[in-house]
Amino acid sequence: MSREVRVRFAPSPTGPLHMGGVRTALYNYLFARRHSGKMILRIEDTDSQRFVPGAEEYIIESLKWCGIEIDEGVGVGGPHAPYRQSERREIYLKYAKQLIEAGWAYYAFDTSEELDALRKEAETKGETFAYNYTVREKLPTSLSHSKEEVEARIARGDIWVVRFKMPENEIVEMDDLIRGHVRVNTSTLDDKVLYKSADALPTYHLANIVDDHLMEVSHVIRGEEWLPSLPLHYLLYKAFGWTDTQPQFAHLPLLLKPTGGGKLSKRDGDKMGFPVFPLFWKSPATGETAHGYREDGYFAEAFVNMLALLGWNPGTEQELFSMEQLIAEFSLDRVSKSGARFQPDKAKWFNAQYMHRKSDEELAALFQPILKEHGVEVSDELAGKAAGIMKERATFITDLWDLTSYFFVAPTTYEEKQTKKYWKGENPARLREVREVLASIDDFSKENTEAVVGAWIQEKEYGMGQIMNTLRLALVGAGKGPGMYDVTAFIGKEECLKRIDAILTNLKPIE
RNA sequence: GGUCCAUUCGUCUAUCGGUUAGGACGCAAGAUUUUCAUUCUUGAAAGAGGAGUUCGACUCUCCUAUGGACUACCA
Repeated sequence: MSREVRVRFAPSPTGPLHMGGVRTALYNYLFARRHSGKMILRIEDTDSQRFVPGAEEYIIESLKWCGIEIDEGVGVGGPHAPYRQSERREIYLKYAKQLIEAGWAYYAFDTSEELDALRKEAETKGETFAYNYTVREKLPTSLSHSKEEVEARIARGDIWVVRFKMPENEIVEMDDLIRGHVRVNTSTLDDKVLYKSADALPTYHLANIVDDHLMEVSHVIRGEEWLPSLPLHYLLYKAFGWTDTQPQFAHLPLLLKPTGGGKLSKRDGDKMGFPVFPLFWKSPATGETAHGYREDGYFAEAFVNMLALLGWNPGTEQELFSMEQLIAEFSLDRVSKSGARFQPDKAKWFNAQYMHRKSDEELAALFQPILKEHGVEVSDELAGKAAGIMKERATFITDLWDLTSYFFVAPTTYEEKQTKKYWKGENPARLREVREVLASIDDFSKENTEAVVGAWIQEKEYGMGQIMNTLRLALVGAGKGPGMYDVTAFIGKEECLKRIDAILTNLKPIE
Protein backbone atom coordinates (compact mmCIF):
# COMPACT_ATOMS: atom_id res chain seq x y z
CA MET A 1 0.00 0.00 0.00
CA SER A 2 1.24 3.39 -0.73
CA ARG A 3 -0.38 6.54 0.40
CA GLU A 4 0.38 10.13 -0.41
CA VAL A 5 3.58 11.36 1.17
CA ARG A 6 2.78 14.12 3.62
CA VAL A 7 5.48 15.48 5.89
CA ARG A 8 5.50 18.33 8.30
CA PHE A 9 7.99 20.72 9.79
CA ALA A 10 6.66 21.61 13.22
CA PRO A 11 8.81 24.15 15.02
CA SER A 12 8.02 25.88 18.25
CA PRO A 13 8.10 29.69 18.12
CA THR A 14 10.41 30.09 21.09
CA GLY A 15 13.15 32.01 19.29
CA PRO A 16 15.00 32.18 16.00
CA LEU A 17 15.17 28.99 13.96
CA HIS A 18 18.52 27.34 14.46
CA MET A 19 20.45 25.92 11.49
CA GLY A 20 19.75 22.42 12.82
CA GLY A 21 16.07 23.23 12.52
CA VAL A 22 16.60 24.51 9.01
CA ARG A 23 18.24 21.22 8.11
CA THR A 24 15.29 19.28 9.52
CA ALA A 25 12.96 21.42 7.43
CA LEU A 26 15.17 20.92 4.39
CA TYR A 27 15.21 17.13 4.70
CA ASN A 28 11.44 17.11 5.09
CA TYR A 29 11.11 19.30 2.03
CA LEU A 30 13.50 17.22 -0.08
CA PHE A 31 11.71 14.04 0.93
CA ALA A 32 8.30 15.51 0.14
CA ARG A 33 9.38 16.80 -3.27
CA ARG A 34 11.26 13.61 -4.07
CA HIS A 35 8.07 11.65 -3.58
CA SER A 36 5.70 14.20 -5.08
CA GLY A 37 4.23 14.75 -1.65
CA LYS A 38 3.16 17.68 0.46
CA MET A 39 5.15 19.79 2.88
CA ILE A 40 3.23 21.11 5.87
CA LEU A 41 4.29 23.88 8.22
CA ARG A 42 2.70 23.55 11.64
CA ILE A 43 3.48 25.89 14.49
CA GLU A 44 3.64 24.14 17.84
CA ASP A 45 2.92 26.93 20.25
CA THR A 46 1.45 24.94 23.11
CA ASP A 47 3.85 26.44 25.59
CA SER A 48 2.33 29.78 26.42
CA GLN A 49 5.24 30.60 28.71
CA ARG A 50 7.98 30.42 26.13
CA PHE A 51 6.30 32.13 23.22
CA VAL A 52 8.53 34.73 21.57
CA PRO A 53 6.99 37.45 19.40
CA GLY A 54 8.40 37.50 15.90
CA ALA A 55 9.69 33.95 16.02
CA GLU A 56 7.01 32.61 13.73
CA GLU A 57 7.66 35.31 11.14
CA TYR A 58 11.36 34.55 11.44
CA ILE A 59 10.74 30.87 10.76
CA ILE A 60 8.64 31.58 7.69
CA GLU A 61 11.12 34.07 6.29
CA SER A 62 14.02 31.71 6.90
CA LEU A 63 12.36 28.88 5.00
CA LYS A 64 11.52 31.25 2.19
CA TRP A 65 15.10 32.47 1.94
CA CYS A 66 16.32 28.90 1.74
CA GLY A 67 13.87 28.07 -1.03
CA ILE A 68 11.91 25.63 1.11
CA GLU A 69 8.36 25.91 -0.10
CA ILE A 70 5.35 25.21 2.07
CA ASP A 71 2.37 23.51 0.45
CA GLU A 72 0.08 23.62 3.42
CA GLY A 73 0.18 25.31 6.79
CA VAL A 74 0.70 28.55 8.62
CA GLY A 75 0.92 31.38 6.12
CA VAL A 76 -0.61 29.46 3.23
CA GLY A 77 -3.62 27.65 4.68
CA GLY A 78 -4.93 24.30 3.58
CA PRO A 79 -7.61 21.65 4.12
CA HIS A 80 -6.61 20.99 7.73
CA ALA A 81 -6.46 24.60 8.92
CA PRO A 82 -5.77 26.03 11.35
CA TYR A 83 -2.12 24.97 11.52
CA ARG A 84 -1.22 26.85 14.65
CA GLN A 85 -1.81 24.60 17.64
CA SER A 86 -2.91 27.45 19.88
CA GLU A 87 -5.80 27.91 17.44
CA ARG A 88 -6.66 24.23 17.64
CA ARG A 89 -6.92 24.07 21.42
CA GLU A 90 -10.53 22.87 21.58
CA ILE A 91 -9.62 19.78 19.56
CA TYR A 92 -7.27 18.23 22.05
CA LEU A 93 -9.34 17.92 25.23
CA LYS A 94 -11.73 15.59 23.46
CA TYR A 95 -8.91 13.23 22.61
CA ALA A 96 -7.47 13.40 26.11
CA LYS A 97 -10.86 12.39 27.50
CA GLN A 98 -11.14 9.61 24.97
CA LEU A 99 -7.92 8.18 26.34
CA ILE A 100 -9.20 8.42 29.92
CA GLU A 101 -12.39 6.60 29.04
CA ALA A 102 -10.44 3.87 27.32
CA GLY A 103 -8.27 3.44 30.41
CA TRP A 104 -5.10 4.75 28.74
CA ALA A 105 -4.91 7.93 30.77
CA TYR A 106 -6.05 9.48 34.03
CA TYR A 107 -6.49 12.77 35.85
CA ALA A 108 -3.73 13.84 38.23
CA PHE A 109 -4.07 16.64 40.77
CA ASP A 110 -0.52 17.05 42.05
CA THR A 111 0.92 20.52 41.87
CA SER A 112 4.31 21.20 40.34
CA GLU A 113 5.57 22.13 43.79
CA GLU A 114 4.51 18.80 45.25
CA LEU A 115 6.23 16.95 42.45
CA ASP A 116 9.39 18.99 42.83
CA ALA A 117 9.39 18.11 46.50
CA LEU A 118 9.01 14.42 45.72
CA ARG A 119 11.88 14.57 43.24
CA LYS A 120 14.10 16.33 45.73
CA GLU A 121 13.25 13.87 48.43
CA ALA A 122 14.09 10.94 46.18
CA GLU A 123 17.31 12.63 45.20
CA THR A 124 18.50 13.03 48.78
CA LYS A 125 17.88 9.31 49.25
CA GLY A 126 19.93 8.62 46.15
CA GLU A 127 16.91 7.47 44.22
CA THR A 128 15.17 8.85 41.16
CA PHE A 129 11.54 9.76 41.25
CA ALA A 130 9.53 8.42 38.37
CA TYR A 131 5.86 9.15 37.88
CA ASN A 132 4.78 5.69 36.77
CA TYR A 133 3.05 2.47 37.80
CA THR A 134 4.95 2.38 41.09
CA VAL A 135 3.46 5.58 42.47
CA ARG A 136 0.39 6.64 40.53
CA GLU A 137 -2.02 4.75 42.80
CA LYS A 138 -0.58 6.51 45.84
CA LEU A 139 -0.78 10.02 44.43
CA PRO A 140 -3.88 12.20 44.03
CA THR A 141 -5.18 10.82 40.75
CA SER A 142 -8.41 9.51 39.32
CA LEU A 143 -6.89 6.07 39.88
CA SER A 144 -6.72 6.52 43.64
CA HIS A 145 -9.82 8.67 44.09
CA SER A 146 -13.45 7.82 43.53
CA LYS A 147 -15.25 9.09 40.49
CA GLU A 148 -17.35 11.46 42.64
CA GLU A 149 -14.29 12.86 44.31
CA VAL A 150 -12.58 13.49 40.97
CA GLU A 151 -15.65 15.19 39.57
CA ALA A 152 -15.95 17.31 42.69
CA ARG A 153 -12.33 18.44 42.48
CA ILE A 154 -12.66 19.35 38.84
CA ALA A 155 -15.95 21.16 39.49
CA ARG A 156 -14.43 23.18 42.29
CA GLY A 157 -11.69 24.36 39.94
CA ASP A 158 -8.70 22.36 41.14
CA ILE A 159 -5.80 22.38 38.72
CA TRP A 160 -5.40 19.04 37.00
CA VAL A 161 -3.49 17.36 34.22
CA VAL A 162 -4.13 14.28 32.15
CA ARG A 163 -1.34 11.73 32.31
CA PHE A 164 -0.71 8.77 30.06
CA LYS A 165 -0.99 5.46 31.89
CA MET A 166 2.25 3.86 30.79
CA PRO A 167 1.89 0.06 30.88
CA GLU A 168 4.13 -1.98 33.14
CA ASN A 169 6.75 -4.30 31.69
CA GLU A 170 5.74 -4.40 28.08
CA ILE A 171 8.13 -4.31 25.15
CA VAL A 172 7.50 -1.66 22.52
CA GLU A 173 8.95 -2.62 19.17
CA MET A 174 9.68 0.33 16.92
CA ASP A 175 11.11 0.92 13.48
CA ASP A 176 13.01 3.97 12.46
CA LEU A 177 13.84 4.67 8.82
CA ILE A 178 17.34 5.77 9.77
CA ARG A 179 18.14 3.81 12.90
CA GLY A 180 16.40 0.55 12.18
CA HIS A 181 14.71 -1.54 14.84
CA VAL A 182 14.54 -0.19 18.39
CA ARG A 183 12.92 -1.86 21.40
CA VAL A 184 12.16 -0.47 24.84
CA ASN A 185 10.61 -1.84 28.02
CA THR A 186 7.73 0.37 29.16
CA SER A 187 8.72 -0.01 32.82
CA THR A 188 11.60 2.39 32.18
CA LEU A 189 9.19 5.04 30.93
CA ASP A 190 7.01 7.40 32.93
CA ASP A 191 3.46 8.73 32.82
CA LYS A 192 3.86 11.79 30.66
CA VAL A 193 1.51 14.74 30.97
CA LEU A 194 -0.72 14.97 27.91
CA TYR A 195 -2.96 17.87 28.79
CA LYS A 196 -2.91 20.63 31.36
CA SER A 197 -6.00 22.39 32.66
CA ALA A 198 -4.02 25.42 33.81
CA ASP A 199 -3.78 26.82 30.27
CA ALA A 200 -6.24 24.43 28.61
CA LEU A 201 -3.52 23.28 26.24
CA PRO A 202 -2.11 19.87 25.39
CA THR A 203 1.60 19.08 25.71
CA TYR A 204 3.75 18.30 22.72
CA HIS A 205 3.09 14.57 22.84
CA LEU A 206 -0.69 14.71 22.59
CA ALA A 207 -0.88 17.62 20.18
CA ASN A 208 1.73 16.07 17.96
CA ILE A 209 0.07 12.70 17.62
CA VAL A 210 -3.43 14.10 17.23
CA ASP A 211 -2.37 16.64 14.62
CA ASP A 212 -0.18 14.26 12.67
CA HIS A 213 -3.13 11.89 12.53
CA LEU A 214 -5.67 14.56 11.60
CA MET A 215 -3.34 16.06 9.01
CA GLU A 216 -2.69 12.62 7.54
CA VAL A 217 1.05 12.87 7.97
CA SER A 218 2.78 9.87 6.42
CA HIS A 219 6.37 10.43 7.57
CA VAL A 220 7.69 12.12 10.66
CA ILE A 221 11.21 13.37 10.03
CA ARG A 222 12.57 15.11 13.12
CA GLY A 223 15.64 15.52 15.28
CA GLU A 224 17.24 12.76 17.28
CA GLU A 225 16.27 14.43 20.55
CA TRP A 226 12.81 12.94 19.98
CA LEU A 227 13.95 9.34 19.85
CA PRO A 228 13.45 8.78 23.61
CA SER A 229 9.79 9.71 23.34
CA LEU A 230 9.13 7.48 20.35
CA PRO A 231 7.79 4.61 22.51
CA LEU A 232 5.22 6.96 24.02
CA HIS A 233 4.20 8.07 20.56
CA TYR A 234 3.86 4.49 19.38
CA LEU A 235 1.71 3.72 22.39
CA LEU A 236 -0.45 6.79 21.78
CA TYR A 237 -1.18 5.64 18.24
CA LYS A 238 -2.08 2.27 19.68
CA ALA A 239 -4.27 3.78 22.39
CA PHE A 240 -6.18 5.82 19.84
CA GLY A 241 -6.51 2.84 17.53
CA TRP A 242 -4.64 4.62 14.76
CA THR A 243 -1.85 2.15 14.19
CA ASP A 244 -3.03 1.46 10.63
CA THR A 245 -2.26 4.98 9.52
CA GLN A 246 0.56 5.65 11.92
CA PRO A 247 3.33 7.59 10.16
CA GLN A 248 6.78 6.17 9.64
CA PHE A 249 9.51 7.78 11.69
CA ALA A 250 12.97 9.01 10.83
CA HIS A 251 15.18 10.55 13.51
CA LEU A 252 17.92 12.79 12.17
CA PRO A 253 21.40 12.96 13.70
CA LEU A 254 22.29 16.04 15.71
CA LEU A 255 24.39 18.96 14.55
CA LEU A 256 27.40 19.22 16.84
CA LYS A 257 29.71 22.05 17.92
CA PRO A 258 32.79 22.66 15.71
CA THR A 259 35.02 21.88 18.68
CA GLY A 260 34.40 20.33 22.05
CA GLY A 261 31.33 18.38 22.98
CA GLY A 262 27.62 18.83 22.71
CA LYS A 263 25.18 20.09 20.19
CA LEU A 264 25.54 23.32 18.34
CA SER A 265 24.27 26.32 20.24
CA LYS A 266 23.94 30.05 19.77
CA ARG A 267 26.94 30.72 21.97
CA ASP A 268 29.27 28.75 19.68
CA GLY A 269 28.60 31.15 16.88
CA ASP A 270 29.23 34.20 19.02
CA LYS A 271 32.44 32.71 20.29
CA MET A 272 33.88 31.44 17.06
CA GLY A 273 32.59 34.04 14.67
CA PHE A 274 30.16 32.17 12.46
CA PRO A 275 26.38 32.29 12.31
CA VAL A 276 24.18 29.56 13.75
CA PHE A 277 21.03 31.14 12.40
CA PRO A 278 19.91 31.58 8.80
CA LEU A 279 18.89 35.22 9.31
CA PHE A 280 19.89 38.06 11.54
CA TRP A 281 17.89 38.01 14.77
CA LYS A 282 17.22 40.54 17.44
CA SER A 283 15.56 39.37 20.60
CA PRO A 284 12.51 41.49 21.35
CA ALA A 285 12.90 40.81 25.06
CA THR A 286 16.61 41.42 25.66
CA GLY A 287 17.64 43.29 22.54
CA GLU A 288 20.38 40.71 22.01
CA THR A 289 21.35 40.13 18.41
CA ALA A 290 22.66 37.14 16.53
CA HIS A 291 24.36 36.86 13.17
CA GLY A 292 22.60 35.31 10.21
CA TYR A 293 24.02 33.56 7.15
CA ARG A 294 22.07 35.84 4.89
CA GLU A 295 23.38 39.07 6.36
CA ASP A 296 26.90 37.67 6.64
CA GLY A 297 27.01 37.35 2.88
CA TYR A 298 26.25 33.69 2.29
CA PHE A 299 24.23 32.65 -0.73
CA ALA A 300 21.08 30.76 0.17
CA GLU A 301 22.01 28.04 -2.35
CA ALA A 302 25.41 27.58 -0.73
CA PHE A 303 23.91 27.47 2.75
CA VAL A 304 21.34 24.90 1.68
CA ASN A 305 23.93 22.84 -0.17
CA MET A 306 26.23 22.80 2.86
CA LEU A 307 23.39 21.88 5.19
CA ALA A 308 22.17 19.09 2.95
CA LEU A 309 25.59 17.42 3.03
CA LEU A 310 25.80 17.65 6.81
CA GLY A 311 24.36 14.25 7.63
CA TRP A 312 23.45 13.08 4.16
CA ASN A 313 25.48 12.16 1.10
CA PRO A 314 24.56 10.93 -2.36
CA GLY A 315 27.02 8.02 -2.35
CA THR A 316 28.95 9.64 -5.18
CA GLU A 317 31.73 12.18 -5.07
CA GLN A 318 29.53 15.05 -6.12
CA GLU A 319 29.39 17.85 -3.57
CA LEU A 320 27.73 20.71 -5.38
CA PHE A 321 23.98 20.38 -5.68
CA SER A 322 21.21 22.69 -6.73
CA MET A 323 17.90 22.28 -4.91
CA GLU A 324 16.54 20.41 -7.93
CA GLN A 325 19.46 18.00 -7.85
CA LEU A 326 19.05 17.48 -4.12
CA ILE A 327 15.41 16.65 -4.63
CA ALA A 328 16.29 14.16 -7.33
CA GLU A 329 18.98 12.47 -5.23
CA PHE A 330 17.72 12.64 -1.67
CA SER A 331 16.83 9.52 0.25
CA LEU A 332 16.50 8.84 3.94
CA ASP A 333 18.55 5.68 3.83
CA ARG A 334 21.61 7.70 2.95
CA VAL A 335 21.25 9.84 6.06
CA SER A 336 23.99 9.00 8.54
CA LYS A 337 23.32 7.84 12.07
CA SER A 338 25.92 9.76 14.00
CA GLY A 339 25.99 13.45 14.82
CA ALA A 340 27.66 15.79 12.36
CA ARG A 341 30.12 18.38 13.55
CA PHE A 342 29.55 21.65 11.78
CA GLN A 343 32.65 23.17 10.18
CA PRO A 344 32.65 26.88 9.37
CA ASP A 345 35.53 26.47 6.89
CA LYS A 346 33.52 24.09 4.79
CA ALA A 347 30.60 26.49 4.77
CA LYS A 348 32.91 29.18 3.41
CA TRP A 349 34.25 26.82 0.79
CA PHE A 350 30.73 26.11 -0.43
CA ASN A 351 30.02 29.82 -0.64
CA ALA A 352 33.19 30.42 -2.65
CA GLN A 353 32.17 27.67 -5.08
CA TYR A 354 28.85 29.37 -5.70
CA MET A 355 30.58 32.74 -5.98
CA HIS A 356 32.86 31.40 -8.71
CA ARG A 357 29.89 30.13 -10.67
CA LYS A 358 27.90 33.36 -10.66
CA SER A 359 27.50 35.18 -13.95
CA ASP A 360 28.58 38.79 -14.32
CA GLU A 361 24.91 39.81 -14.42
CA GLU A 362 24.10 38.07 -11.15
CA LEU A 363 27.19 39.53 -9.52
CA ALA A 364 26.36 43.01 -10.76
CA ALA A 365 22.97 42.92 -9.06
CA LEU A 366 24.51 41.82 -5.78
CA PHE A 367 27.50 44.12 -6.01
CA GLN A 368 25.77 47.37 -6.94
CA PRO A 369 24.46 48.12 -3.43
CA ILE A 370 27.97 47.72 -2.05
CA LEU A 371 29.39 50.02 -4.71
CA LYS A 372 26.78 52.62 -3.90
CA GLU A 373 27.71 52.43 -0.22
CA HIS A 374 31.19 53.44 -1.26
CA GLY A 375 29.86 56.25 -3.36
CA VAL A 376 30.56 54.57 -6.67
CA GLU A 377 27.98 55.02 -9.43
CA VAL A 378 28.65 52.75 -12.39
CA SER A 379 26.69 50.78 -14.94
CA ASP A 380 25.65 47.21 -14.19
CA GLU A 381 27.91 46.15 -17.01
CA LEU A 382 30.98 47.66 -15.43
CA ALA A 383 30.06 46.45 -11.94
CA GLY A 384 29.56 42.95 -13.30
CA LYS A 385 32.76 43.03 -15.31
CA ALA A 386 34.87 44.06 -12.31
CA ALA A 387 33.21 41.41 -10.13
CA GLY A 388 33.66 38.83 -12.85
CA ILE A 389 37.40 39.49 -13.11
CA MET A 390 37.89 39.09 -9.36
CA LYS A 391 35.23 36.57 -8.31
CA GLU A 392 37.69 33.67 -8.30
CA ARG A 393 39.37 35.07 -5.24
CA ALA A 394 36.26 36.07 -3.33
CA THR A 395 34.38 34.00 -0.80
CA PHE A 396 31.65 36.50 -0.02
CA ILE A 397 30.04 39.16 -2.11
CA THR A 398 31.31 41.62 0.49
CA ASP A 399 34.91 40.66 -0.37
CA LEU A 400 34.44 42.21 -3.77
CA TRP A 401 34.94 45.83 -2.74
CA ASP A 402 38.43 45.26 -1.37
CA LEU A 403 39.18 43.22 -4.43
CA THR A 404 37.96 45.69 -7.02
CA SER A 405 38.00 49.18 -5.49
CA TYR A 406 40.95 50.29 -7.66
CA PHE A 407 38.85 49.67 -10.76
CA PHE A 408 36.63 52.53 -9.66
CA VAL A 409 38.74 54.88 -7.58
CA ALA A 410 42.36 55.93 -7.90
CA PRO A 411 44.66 55.03 -5.02
CA THR A 412 45.00 57.77 -2.42
CA THR A 413 47.70 56.00 -0.46
CA TYR A 414 50.46 53.64 -1.46
CA GLU A 415 51.16 50.44 0.41
CA GLU A 416 54.40 50.81 2.34
CA LYS A 417 55.89 47.46 1.49
CA GLN A 418 55.41 47.86 -2.24
CA THR A 419 56.59 51.44 -2.16
CA LYS A 420 59.83 50.49 -0.45
CA LYS A 421 60.40 47.73 -2.91
CA TYR A 422 59.59 49.46 -6.18
CA TRP A 423 59.52 53.24 -5.76
CA LYS A 424 63.26 53.63 -5.87
CA GLY A 425 66.28 53.53 -8.14
CA GLU A 426 65.50 53.72 -11.81
CA ASN A 427 61.85 52.72 -11.41
CA PRO A 428 60.30 56.22 -11.28
CA ALA A 429 62.19 57.15 -14.43
CA ARG A 430 61.11 53.92 -16.09
CA LEU A 431 57.53 54.67 -15.17
CA ARG A 432 57.82 57.92 -17.11
CA GLU A 433 58.88 55.86 -20.11
CA VAL A 434 55.96 53.48 -19.61
CA ARG A 435 53.71 56.49 -19.52
CA GLU A 436 54.92 57.54 -22.96
CA VAL A 437 54.45 54.03 -24.30
CA LEU A 438 50.91 53.88 -22.96
CA ALA A 439 50.16 57.38 -24.25
CA SER A 440 51.06 56.22 -27.74
CA ILE A 441 48.62 53.30 -27.73
CA ASP A 442 45.29 53.85 -29.43
CA ASP A 443 43.73 50.42 -29.04
CA PHE A 444 43.73 50.15 -25.28
CA SER A 445 42.27 46.64 -25.17
CA LYS A 446 43.84 44.16 -22.81
CA GLU A 447 45.38 42.14 -25.62
CA ASN A 448 46.82 45.03 -27.57
CA THR A 449 48.24 46.86 -24.58
CA GLU A 450 49.84 43.65 -23.38
CA ALA A 451 51.41 43.06 -26.79
CA VAL A 452 52.75 46.59 -27.17
CA VAL A 453 54.07 47.03 -23.64
CA GLY A 454 55.44 43.50 -23.62
CA ALA A 455 57.37 44.07 -26.83
CA TRP A 456 58.70 47.36 -25.54
CA ILE A 457 59.96 45.76 -22.29
CA GLN A 458 61.71 43.07 -24.32
CA GLU A 459 63.26 45.53 -26.70
CA LYS A 460 64.61 47.65 -23.87
CA GLU A 461 65.62 44.51 -22.00
CA TYR A 462 64.03 45.83 -18.84
CA GLY A 463 63.07 43.59 -15.95
CA MET A 464 59.47 42.53 -16.35
CA GLY A 465 58.90 42.40 -12.61
CA GLN A 466 60.33 45.84 -11.96
CA ILE A 467 58.27 47.54 -14.66
CA MET A 468 55.01 45.77 -13.97
CA ASN A 469 55.15 46.14 -10.22
CA THR A 470 56.00 49.80 -10.45
CA LEU A 471 53.07 50.28 -12.77
CA ARG A 472 50.94 48.29 -10.34
CA LEU A 473 51.99 50.59 -7.54
CA ALA A 474 50.89 53.57 -9.59
CA LEU A 475 47.55 52.16 -10.70
CA VAL A 476 46.51 50.04 -7.73
CA GLY A 477 48.59 51.45 -4.89
CA ALA A 478 49.32 48.00 -3.57
CA GLY A 479 50.86 44.67 -4.40
CA LYS A 480 47.66 42.92 -5.24
CA GLY A 481 45.07 42.64 -7.94
CA PRO A 482 44.50 40.88 -11.23
CA GLY A 483 46.72 40.94 -14.29
CA MET A 484 47.99 44.47 -14.96
CA TYR A 485 46.35 44.67 -18.36
CA ASP A 486 42.96 43.80 -16.86
CA VAL A 487 43.37 47.00 -14.88
CA THR A 488 44.59 49.17 -17.74
CA ALA A 489 41.84 48.03 -20.06
CA PHE A 490 39.20 48.50 -17.39
CA ILE A 491 40.12 52.01 -16.27
CA GLY A 492 41.12 53.18 -19.73
CA LYS A 493 43.95 55.22 -21.11
CA GLU A 494 43.08 58.58 -19.67
CA GLU A 495 42.72 57.29 -16.12
CA CYS A 496 45.95 55.27 -16.48
CA LEU A 497 47.94 58.33 -17.40
CA LYS A 498 46.27 60.33 -14.66
CA ARG A 499 47.25 57.80 -12.00
CA ILE A 500 50.80 57.64 -13.29
CA ASP A 501 51.09 61.43 -13.22
CA ALA A 502 49.66 61.42 -9.71
CA ILE A 503 52.27 59.12 -8.26
CA LEU A 504 55.04 60.86 -10.15
CA THR A 505 54.15 64.22 -8.68
CA ASN A 506 52.93 63.15 -5.24
CA LEU A 507 55.15 60.30 -4.05
CA LYS A 508 58.74 60.99 -3.17
CA PRO A 509 61.06 58.20 -4.28
CA ILE A 510 62.74 56.14 -1.55
CA GLU A 511 66.43 56.88 -0.60
C1' G B 1 21.94 7.68 38.36
C1' G B 2 18.40 5.43 34.55
C1' U B 3 16.81 4.70 29.31
C1' C B 4 18.00 5.06 24.34
C1' C B 5 21.33 6.29 20.24
C1' A B 6 26.06 6.54 18.15
C1' U B 7 31.70 5.36 17.16
C1' U B 8 36.38 5.12 9.60
C1' C B 9 41.94 10.56 8.45
C1' G B 10 41.67 16.96 12.82
C1' U B 11 36.44 17.64 10.30
C1' C B 12 32.26 15.97 6.72
C1' U B 13 32.04 11.25 4.69
C1' A B 14 32.46 6.50 0.83
C1' U B 15 32.77 1.19 1.75
C1' C B 16 26.48 -2.46 2.29
C1' G B 17 32.44 -9.91 4.25
C1' G B 18 37.57 -10.14 0.07
C1' U B 19 39.78 -2.54 -1.79
C1' U B 20 46.95 -0.33 -2.15
C1' A B 21 40.29 1.77 2.94
C1' G B 22 38.23 6.41 -1.83
C1' G B 23 36.70 11.73 -2.03
C1' A B 24 36.07 16.73 0.10
C1' C B 25 37.41 20.80 3.75
C1' G B 26 41.61 22.22 6.36
C1' C B 27 47.05 21.62 6.60
C1' A B 28 52.15 21.05 4.19
C1' A B 29 55.31 21.01 -0.16
C1' G B 30 55.99 21.96 -5.30
C1' A B 31 54.51 24.05 -10.18
C1' U B 32 52.36 28.30 -12.75
C1' U B 33 52.57 33.82 -12.20
C1' U B 34 54.45 41.01 -13.27
C1' U B 35 51.77 41.35 -7.51
C1' C B 36 48.02 39.20 -4.39
C1' A B 37 45.13 35.40 -5.24
C1' U B 38 43.22 31.57 -8.23
C1' U B 39 44.43 27.02 -10.45
C1' C B 40 47.14 22.44 -10.89
C1' U B 41 50.25 18.43 -8.86
C1' U B 42 51.97 15.87 -4.71
C1' G B 43 52.10 14.64 0.50
C1' A B 44 50.95 13.70 5.69
C1' A B 45 46.44 11.88 7.88
C1' A B 46 41.55 6.89 9.81
C1' G B 47 38.57 1.75 10.96
C1' A B 48 38.09 3.22 19.91
C1' G B 49 39.69 -1.50 22.60
C1' G B 50 38.76 -6.72 23.44
C1' A B 51 36.36 -11.28 22.46
C1' G B 52 33.70 -14.18 19.07
C1' U B 53 31.17 -15.87 13.96
C1' U B 54 33.78 -16.84 9.24
C1' C B 55 38.43 -19.53 4.71
C1' G B 56 38.39 -14.15 5.33
C1' A B 57 35.77 -8.60 9.09
C1' C B 58 35.99 -1.56 8.95
C1' U B 59 31.60 -4.25 7.56
C1' C B 60 27.81 -9.40 11.51
C1' U B 61 27.26 -10.64 17.25
C1' C B 62 28.64 -9.66 22.35
C1' C B 63 31.42 -7.00 26.13
C1' U B 64 34.16 -2.64 27.52
C1' A B 65 35.40 2.40 26.69
C1' U B 66 34.14 7.05 24.88
C1' G B 67 30.69 10.66 22.99
C1' G B 68 25.69 12.31 22.72
C1' A B 69 20.41 12.79 23.45
C1' C B 70 16.50 12.27 26.78
C1' U B 71 15.00 11.91 31.80
C1' A B 72 9.52 19.26 32.95
C1' C B 73 2.28 20.65 33.71
C1' C B 74 9.33 22.83 27.17
C1' A B 75 9.27 21.55 22.46
